[in-house]
Amino acid sequence: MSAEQPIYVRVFDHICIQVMSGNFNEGERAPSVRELAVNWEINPNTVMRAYALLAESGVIVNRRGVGFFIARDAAQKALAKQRHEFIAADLPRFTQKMRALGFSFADLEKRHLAKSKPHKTTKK
Amino acid sequence: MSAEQPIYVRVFDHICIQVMSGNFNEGERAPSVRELAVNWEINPNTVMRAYALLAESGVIVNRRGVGFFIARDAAQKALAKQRHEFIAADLPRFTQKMRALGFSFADLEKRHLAKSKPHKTTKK
DNA sequence: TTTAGTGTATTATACGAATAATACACTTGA
DNA sequence: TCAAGTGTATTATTCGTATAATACACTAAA
Repeated sequence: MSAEQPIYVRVFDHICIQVMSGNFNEGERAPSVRELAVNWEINPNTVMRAYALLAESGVIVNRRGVGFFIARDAAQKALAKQRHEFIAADLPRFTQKMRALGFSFADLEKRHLAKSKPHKTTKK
Repeated sequence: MSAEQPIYVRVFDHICIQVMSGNFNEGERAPSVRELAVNWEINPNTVMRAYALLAESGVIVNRRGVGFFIARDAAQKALAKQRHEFIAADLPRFTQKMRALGFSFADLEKRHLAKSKPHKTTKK
């Protein structure tokens, strides 16, 4: 029952997916913190950690004492936030290392294509 | 006196740089574990951790009870190992996330260029 | 064969991240 | 106004990683 990613990240992703695939729509309530905690057999605080991220991303909105609700344009917001963070955080780190090792984006793309499309010389 | 990276990684990088810049040459002794530990004011085990990585990468070679020595083609090996790991580990993770967020390598390159070469519209 | 150098194994400590236990506080409707 | 729902704050536990303390073991040369 262990996992690659922390539980709160999985909860975050789970909700994002629900929103992006249209299972949860603008204005609807999100599952309550406690409900989700019971279903996933985890602590409410762990759910809260995910919900805090989701709220920060503008995907859900809180109404004190009532619950969380799916925000306006939640899907776009979720995507926009994640894209922004990717560009601001992941990309520079990756690029720096890439250059230090003498690769270019073009090199990497070639390698990537080569892997996904093995050609004739790859025989057993 | 804190730092971004763990000490053992910094030691690893330090030695790699020495080797790649030709300050340490094939067959020469590497600084002894204890000597380095004293100079850096750290524990011998922390140096060992770096040296274990270096040995695994084929940059240095151990002679029991005697010390570590710069390996044959150490510079190339160091680079080759790091490039290989980058391709095998960093690249797939990065690529997967990139695609999930709807970016291509070409997109990223554009963004990167845009950042490093700001044009006229960027005024104060 | 002893000594001074070397690396190495074992065990302990420090610290941060993830998660949980538990108690608290807000909102709404009967 | 109180009960049953909601989120939230505080504190504790667990666990892995980095690092250190310390004792052990190999090698070479005097």
